[in-house]
Amino acid sequence: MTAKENRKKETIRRILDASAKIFAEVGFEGARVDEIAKRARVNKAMIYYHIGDKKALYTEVLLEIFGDAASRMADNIAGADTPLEKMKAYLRSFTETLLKHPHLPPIMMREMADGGQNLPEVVAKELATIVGLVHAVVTDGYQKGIFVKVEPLVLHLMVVGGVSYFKTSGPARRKYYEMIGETAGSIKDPKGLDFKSEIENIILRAVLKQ
Amino acid sequence: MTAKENRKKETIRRILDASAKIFAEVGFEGARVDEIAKRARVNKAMIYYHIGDKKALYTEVLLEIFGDAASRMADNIAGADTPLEKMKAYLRSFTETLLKHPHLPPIMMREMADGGQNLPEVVAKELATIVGLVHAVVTDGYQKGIFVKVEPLVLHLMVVGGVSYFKTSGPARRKYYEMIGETAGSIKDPKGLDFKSEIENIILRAVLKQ
Amino acid sequence: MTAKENRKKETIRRILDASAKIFAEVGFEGARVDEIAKRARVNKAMIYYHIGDKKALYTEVLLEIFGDAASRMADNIAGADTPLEKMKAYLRSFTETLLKHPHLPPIMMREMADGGQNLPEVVAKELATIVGLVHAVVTDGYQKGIFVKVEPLVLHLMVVGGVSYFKTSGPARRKYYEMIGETAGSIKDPKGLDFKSEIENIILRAVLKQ
Amino acid sequence: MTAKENRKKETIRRILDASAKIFAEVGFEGARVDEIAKRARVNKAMIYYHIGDKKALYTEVLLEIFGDAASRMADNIAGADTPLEKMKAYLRSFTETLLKHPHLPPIMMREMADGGQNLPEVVAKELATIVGLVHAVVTDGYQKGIFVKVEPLVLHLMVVGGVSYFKTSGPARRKYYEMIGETAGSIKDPKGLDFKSEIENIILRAVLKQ
DNA sequence: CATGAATGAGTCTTCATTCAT
DNA sequence: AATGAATGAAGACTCATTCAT
Repeated sequence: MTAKENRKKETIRRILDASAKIFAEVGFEGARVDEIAKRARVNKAMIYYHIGDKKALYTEVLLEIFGDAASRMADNIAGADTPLEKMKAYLRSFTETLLKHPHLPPIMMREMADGGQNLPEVVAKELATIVGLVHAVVTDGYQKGIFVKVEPLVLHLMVVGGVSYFKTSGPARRKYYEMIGETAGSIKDPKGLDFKSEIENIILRAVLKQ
Repeated sequence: MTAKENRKKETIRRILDASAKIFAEVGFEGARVDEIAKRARVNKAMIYYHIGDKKALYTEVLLEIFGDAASRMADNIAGADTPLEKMKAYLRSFTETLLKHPHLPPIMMREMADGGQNLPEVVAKELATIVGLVHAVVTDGYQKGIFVKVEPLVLHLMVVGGVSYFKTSGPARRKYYEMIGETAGSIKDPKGLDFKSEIENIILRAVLKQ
Repeated sequence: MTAKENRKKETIRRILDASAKIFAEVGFEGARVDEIAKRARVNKAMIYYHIGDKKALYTEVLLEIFGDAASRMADNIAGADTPLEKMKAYLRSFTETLLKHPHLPPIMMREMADGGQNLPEVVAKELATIVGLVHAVVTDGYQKGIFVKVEPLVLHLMVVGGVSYFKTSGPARRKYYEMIGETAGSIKDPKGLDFKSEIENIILRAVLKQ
Repeated sequence: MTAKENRKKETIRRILDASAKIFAEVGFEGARVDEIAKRARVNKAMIYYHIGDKKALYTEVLLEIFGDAASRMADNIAGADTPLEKMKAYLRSFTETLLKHPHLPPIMMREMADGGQNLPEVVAKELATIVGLVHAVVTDGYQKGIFVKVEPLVLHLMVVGGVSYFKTSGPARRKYYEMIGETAGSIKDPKGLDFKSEIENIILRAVLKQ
């Protein structure tokens, strides 16, 4: 029995992993159910049996990926004392999530580009909650006289946007220097670039009073 | 003759406009040639006659949209005297372009999500040139002792990302409060939010020394 | 399992049969995949699933039809003792093949008319082998002082050509007398015409010494 | 006026020449009206204006090509005295026609393969007349005790077929030795092969008594 | 649960033909 | 006569989804 259940879980795992990857690579419209089945080493009909149609599959992937992002972030923020630490916690927590789910940026970008039509409610709430968290951090810091007044939504979108573009623009940038030759300079990933701390520095400088 | 040429130009215009809109809405894979023809009020075969296949059409749209973005931006920056003014010129020029081409953000987001496979070389160069411009502005300001040291690529990606997400997240945000009710608060477009100056403030604060 | 396999085989069989017929009737360009599917009483997508695109289908048909023509002919010739018998064996074997595959003549004619662009290598070899066989038979007979010197390629092409035109010209000839009335005489298939022995007589008379 | 008429004639000439070539190369179904117009350096609509639709164009080409083949052949045969000379006249006249119209063999082959559906009546008559001529020659020779009894239709089809295959099989044969290497031997056009006299020899040997 | 075959509704693309000028 | 744009009806090929075993 347990063996059977394991097998089932394993099948579903493989399906979801393959789907996430493919949806990240080519988007919902570009994804082919056949290809997903093939990469998951699973019979195509099994996808329908275990999960449902292509859209259900996509939803499942979104749920998995976004999952409890907000609550983890909330925990991290709650664990910090000062506004500065809270802001850092937010930034790191966010980046961690993206590191753990490399498929997240392209999927979210396409989701936004689509107008979020396919965002399951749960995920939408998750995203909204995150903005709420940022809002709380920013407001707290402002009231304590540590932060300047900043629109949290804008700040957050710059962070999400910056990370998303950074994570996804790699191929395009690489393609560019292949096109152009080595001296491409500024566009190339600057050596040893620590994106995480760069973004942290920028945001903190923008937010901290004085 | 001129009548004929006019008709031709108009046909092509209608095709490109409809295409840009649809590609922006649903992406390359999601776009239907039939739908493009329909919305352009043009016989489908005319698309192939005047422009070529779907991919050629997409390329044409990209070229039109990205067109001379970099050179316009370069002009604007060159017209400014101080590093501060140059930075402002960059930020404004960029935002203007996006205002003029509302289709640009979703298209670029999807293009990045795709790994830039379909970016025509010209467009890739355009994008790279823009990063180069930012690099020049940042370096200049730093050498003149006005800016702190900032990685230009990161700064630019935060700007692009911020604008992109802001421009595209509208529906998702709206969907969210419909879901949740009016009190959604922070996620809602804060009243009278002037995104342009918000982002400018954040970037300038992050970049200016002291 | 076997039931499934049977069903599969039968589907493929129906596809190939219908294809051969249609390709013979209207040629590759004239053939419609829809029509093939319809006549094969098979869902169109099954053609792509089991065999591939139209060209692959065509190749498959050629392979089936030409198959092992040469080796069968070689066997028949090898089984004969004298040059005369060998020549007869060639002629009969050839005609048999055409009788078994009524689709062969039109397909080969069109293939030649096309410059053999689509001849799969295997088939080209098959055809060449046959010419080789004729060459051997003719040379053998000549060296044994039984045949006159004859160019084997020409002889073979007259046989192939004669049979091809005979097999395919039926409708045109019939059409002609319908047009003209019964007294058409010579063009009509002369009553009781035994084409096989007619051609054999002509060739043997042309080849045998004295 | 005459200048205008010349221009018209020239246009029609170019159309028909291009058509003949293309129909010969790729057949009726494979031919593209655009391509014909392009090769004829003529506006596509002019084809419809001067000649008519694709089928009319094809018919026109057939008429031109087959034209008065029979009557020329009849003249040539009438000019010969003995049955032997008449037979030679037939064979030569036939080959001449094919030399003059290199497009004839592939077109006729495809026409036969199609079941002669598109043969205009005039052309059908022309072809029938030719068989009639052969019939007359053979019968005459037989009655004069010079020829053996031979079925004229078969004889003719072997001639037509031999010439057709010889004329069209060039590419396929060449393709074959490229595939196989130089030693291809018998399939290769035997050096200095004089196809015309080879075929003449074969037929005469087959037909002449003793 | 698992498999491979089957289905039907698209989706892109081509092409003969016609129209307006 | 001549031109280039326009049209509509196919035609090849794909793909999400379902079925039978």
